[in-house]
Amino acid sequence: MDYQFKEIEKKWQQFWADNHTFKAENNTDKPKYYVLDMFPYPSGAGLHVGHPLGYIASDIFARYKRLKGFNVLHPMGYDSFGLPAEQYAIQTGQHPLVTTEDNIATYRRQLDQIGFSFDWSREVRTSSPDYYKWTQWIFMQLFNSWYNKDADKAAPITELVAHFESKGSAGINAVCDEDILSFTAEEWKAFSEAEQQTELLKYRLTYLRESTVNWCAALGTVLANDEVKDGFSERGGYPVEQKKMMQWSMRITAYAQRLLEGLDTIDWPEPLKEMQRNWIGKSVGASVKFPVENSSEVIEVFTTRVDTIFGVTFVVLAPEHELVAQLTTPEQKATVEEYIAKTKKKSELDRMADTKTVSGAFTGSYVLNPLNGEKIQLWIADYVLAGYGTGAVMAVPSGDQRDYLFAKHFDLPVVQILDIQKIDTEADPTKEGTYINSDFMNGLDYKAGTAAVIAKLESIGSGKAKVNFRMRDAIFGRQRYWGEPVPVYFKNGLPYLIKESELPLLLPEIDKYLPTETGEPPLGRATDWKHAEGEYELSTMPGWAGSSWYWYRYMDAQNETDFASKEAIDYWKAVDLYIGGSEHATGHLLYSRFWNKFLKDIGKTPEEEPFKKLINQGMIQGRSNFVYRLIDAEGKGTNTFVSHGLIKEYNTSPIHVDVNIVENDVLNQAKFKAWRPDFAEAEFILENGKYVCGVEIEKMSKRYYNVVNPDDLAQRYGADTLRMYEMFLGPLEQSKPWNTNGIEGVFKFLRKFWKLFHDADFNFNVSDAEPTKAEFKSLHKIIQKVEQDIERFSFNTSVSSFMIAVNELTDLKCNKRAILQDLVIILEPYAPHICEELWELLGYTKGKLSYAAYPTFNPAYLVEDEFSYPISINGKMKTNIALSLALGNDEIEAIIRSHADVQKYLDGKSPKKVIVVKGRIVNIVL
RNA sequence: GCUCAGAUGGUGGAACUGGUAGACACGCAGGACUUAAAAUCCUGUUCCCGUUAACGGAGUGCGGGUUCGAUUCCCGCUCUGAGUACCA
Repeated sequence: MDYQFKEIEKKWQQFWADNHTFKAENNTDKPKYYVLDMFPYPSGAGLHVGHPLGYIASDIFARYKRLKGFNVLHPMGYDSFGLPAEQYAIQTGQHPLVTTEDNIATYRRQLDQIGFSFDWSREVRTSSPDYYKWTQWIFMQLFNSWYNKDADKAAPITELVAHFESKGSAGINAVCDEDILSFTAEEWKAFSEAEQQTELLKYRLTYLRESTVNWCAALGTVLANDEVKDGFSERGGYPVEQKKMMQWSMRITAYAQRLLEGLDTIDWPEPLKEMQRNWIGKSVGASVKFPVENSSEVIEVFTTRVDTIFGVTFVVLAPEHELVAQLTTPEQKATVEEYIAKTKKKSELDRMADTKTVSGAFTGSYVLNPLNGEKIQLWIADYVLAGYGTGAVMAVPSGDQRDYLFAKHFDLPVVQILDIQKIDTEADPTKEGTYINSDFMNGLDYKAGTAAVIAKLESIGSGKAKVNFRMRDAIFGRQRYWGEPVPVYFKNGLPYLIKESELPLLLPEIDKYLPTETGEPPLGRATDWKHAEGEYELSTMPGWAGSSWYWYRYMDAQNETDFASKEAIDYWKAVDLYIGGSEHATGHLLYSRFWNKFLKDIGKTPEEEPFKKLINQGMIQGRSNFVYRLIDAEGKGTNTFVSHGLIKEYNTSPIHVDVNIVENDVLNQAKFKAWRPDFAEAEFILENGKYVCGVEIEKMSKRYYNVVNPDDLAQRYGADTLRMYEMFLGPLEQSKPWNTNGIEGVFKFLRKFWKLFHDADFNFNVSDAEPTKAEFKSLHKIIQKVEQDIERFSFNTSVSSFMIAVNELTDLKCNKRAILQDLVIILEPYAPHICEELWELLGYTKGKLSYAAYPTFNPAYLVEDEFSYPISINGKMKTNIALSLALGNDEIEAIIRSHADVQKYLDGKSPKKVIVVKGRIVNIVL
C-alpha cells in the first residue's frame, strides 16, 4: 500500500488512547523527566497553526526522553477560568461553564489529531471544583502566614501571635504594612479581637488594603499592571482608570530579593530573565528625611545618589502625595489646585506622550536639608510618581537631567558638587572626581563620600541605606463571576477564613453575570450564599491564581486529601523543561515562582525554583493575501480584479482574500468565485496566465482571512507532516510568518521514507541482509546528528538531516532491517504515527515503539581513511585534493607543494607558507 | 531614551569550537513519462562577466580591525523586531 496517512493516524491515535500508552507512573526505577507546556485558555476560536508549535516541540522532546529510558511526565490541561467566557455569558446568558466545556471539547479534538503523547489521565481544569479547592487552600495558607525577614522565609501567623503574646511587637522583623503599631505583650492581650485581627492583617501574606487599582469600567473589574497596556485593557482594549478600592493583595514584594536571586540559578532565555529583573526593579540607595520648616511633618525621599545631597536645591512631591494639601500655603493654594486639576485630566497616554514638557507648582513651603539646615523649596510636579518609592524626590539639578530642566525652567539654583562636573548645558551624572560645595564631604571621592553621608544621616536619625524595589504587591481580586471564590467571610468588617473542611467553596449560581444594581460584583446576586457567621467575599480570584501552581497538580491529579501527595512531589520535584510564550514573562512566570517559593517555605515542596529550563517558542504571524479590485472612472469598485504585478497600471483597491484559496500566492480563480456570492461573476486581468496575489505580514486573525487551521492541514497532509513541517519552519525560538509553501516537501519526505520499506508495487519488502558500510554510515550519521540537535532544541536541523538520510538510503536502495528499524526509532518523536505503523509491519510488538531503546551511536562507522582537503590560496578555496588521513602535516605539505593541480594556481611563485589543519583544510599563503 | 534579540540567494533557512558560505526544502527553468493534465522522476538554479564548457571576479546589512583564514571574534554605524519607559 502507498502511504495512507489518514488510516494510519486514526488507527494509532485510537490505539494510544485505548492502551493508555503515555500514562506516566509515580514510582519506577527509571529516572524522571518532567516536560511541561503552558496550558491554554480554551478560547472559542480554537487552535490556529501557531498554537501547536510549542506543543510539538515539547512532544518531540518528551518522546525522545522516553526512548532514552526516562519516566516522562508530559501532561496537558486547561486554564479555564477567564474573561472571554464571562463576556460571552453576559451577551448570551449562556453559563460560562457550558461555553468553557464546549471550547475544551474543540481543543481536545484538535490536540488529539496532532498525535501528542500527553498523559490525559492527569488532565487539570482550573475551573473544576476538585482543582480550585486547592487554589483556595493555598490562599488560606498565605492568609495564615507572614514573612519573617530574619529567617528570610514565610512562617505561620500563629508564631507571630505567640510572639505578640509573650514579647509584644518588639523584635519582629517582618515584611508588612507601614502603619503597624508598637505594643507590649500586655497591650496586645488587652486589644479587642477586632483590634488584634486588624493588626494581624497588616502582616499576612494575603491581605486587604485600600489601594489604587486599575479599574476597567467596561469590564467591570480591576486589572493587574501586566493586564494593562498603554492605559487600555490587554483583553478587549477598553480604557482603564485609576481608582481607590479595598482589595485583596498578595505580598509578593516579600519575595522580591529571592525572585531576583533565583534568576541566576535557572536556565531561561536571557531576555526573559532581564524582563523579570526590570519588573522587580531593584535599586540600591538611601532614604533621607527632610523636615518641613515650621511644621512637625517630614518629607521622606528615596535616592540612589545620596552622595549628591549637598546639590539638592529643591524637593518635589507627586501631585497625589498625601501631604500636598496640608503643606500648600494660602498664597499658593490656587496655583497648586489648578495644577493638580490639570494633572488629573491628563490621561496616562498624554502623560507618556508628553515627557518633554516641564510642569510643576511651588507649594509655598520649605523643607530643611537635614545635614546643614539649608532652606529648600518644596514643589509638586507630575514627573514624580506617587506609586514609586515614597512619592517624593530630592532634586539635584547638577546630576539629573530632569531636575536640571526643571531648575532651568523655574529658575531654581544649580549647584556643582564634583570638581570635574560639566554642567553648562546639561546635567552631568558623573561619579568621578572629588566633592566640592559639600561641607564635610569636600575632597572625598564617590565611594568614601557615599559612606560618609550615610553614616552621618544614620547618626542623626535622618536617613539610612535602603534598597527599593519597583515591584508592587500584586492585587488579588476581580469583581467578576468566572473565577475562584475567595474562601473568606466577613464578620464585623473583618475577614475570616472558612474552615478547611468547608472547601471547596463552590461558585454559586446567579441569574445574570453582571454587577448588582448597587454596584457589587456579580456574586452579590447569589441567593442563599451565606456563611453561618457572616457574609462571603464577593470578589473572585484573578486569572493567574489557578496557573500559579498547576504543575504540582499534574503530579497527582486525582488526590482528594492534598493538592498533591508528598511522595509524588518528592519524586517529580520540579519541571525540567517548560515551553511557552514570552508574553507571560512578568505575569504567570513571576507569580508561579512566588507561590512556589511560598509552598517551599511552608514545607510542602522541595525546590526553590519550579521551572529549571524554559524555552520561548516564537510567535507565528499571519501572512495575508490580497486581490486588487479595479476602480472605474467614477471611483466605484468593479467586478474585475487585477493581478498584483499589474496594479501600477490600474486604479485598484486591495481586498483581503482567504489564504486558503491561494497557493504560492496564485489565486485559485474558481474557489475565489465560490468564496463569496458577490465574487461569483468576478473577472480577472492576469499576468502570465495567472492571478498573483499581494502579500503582507500581519497578526494571525479571522478578520484578515489569514488564519491557517491545523485541522485543514492534518486532513490534507496528516499529523506527521504537520508536526515535521512546523519544526522545519526554522528555529523554535524565532518568530516568523506562517507559510504553508513547502509543506509538500515534508510530505514527500515521509512518502519517500515509507517507500524505503516497500517495493515498486508497494508491497512491504524488508531484507535481513547485512548492511553495507555506506548504509551504516548514513544511519550513524543521523543517530548522532539528531541526538545532538534535540539536546540543543534545534528541531529544524534534525528534520533536514532526516531528509538527507532518507535521500542517501534511497540512492543506496537500502531496505535492510538492521538500518530501517533504528531509523524508525529515531524518527518516532517527530512522526510517531508512520513509525508505529512501520514498527508493526517490521513485526515488533504493537505500541512498544514509544518505549523502545534509542539506538546507540557508534563512531566507528563514521571513520574515514581519506579526506578531500579543500585547498585554498590566501584563504580562497580553489580545489579539492583527496589525501589519506594517516598522513602527517609535513607529508601533506610536501604533497600539496608539488601537486600538479596546485602548481597551476601558483603561477610560478613559491608559497610563503603552507598551513595544514589535519582533516580540515590546507591554506597556501602566497 | 534605555535593555535585549536579530540582519545570509527569489523564499524558509543551514554552516555547532575561526577552517570548502548557501546544506535541506520551497519556488523557478528545462527535460522524461502521459493523448493531455495531475502525480512522479531527472537536470539546473548566489550574483556579475563570459560561455558548449573549463575558467575569472564579487559576495553573509554598512565601514574598519585582528588572523594564514572571519557569516563566526573586536570597534564604530544603519536598519528591523520585542520589552520597557518621567523609577528619583
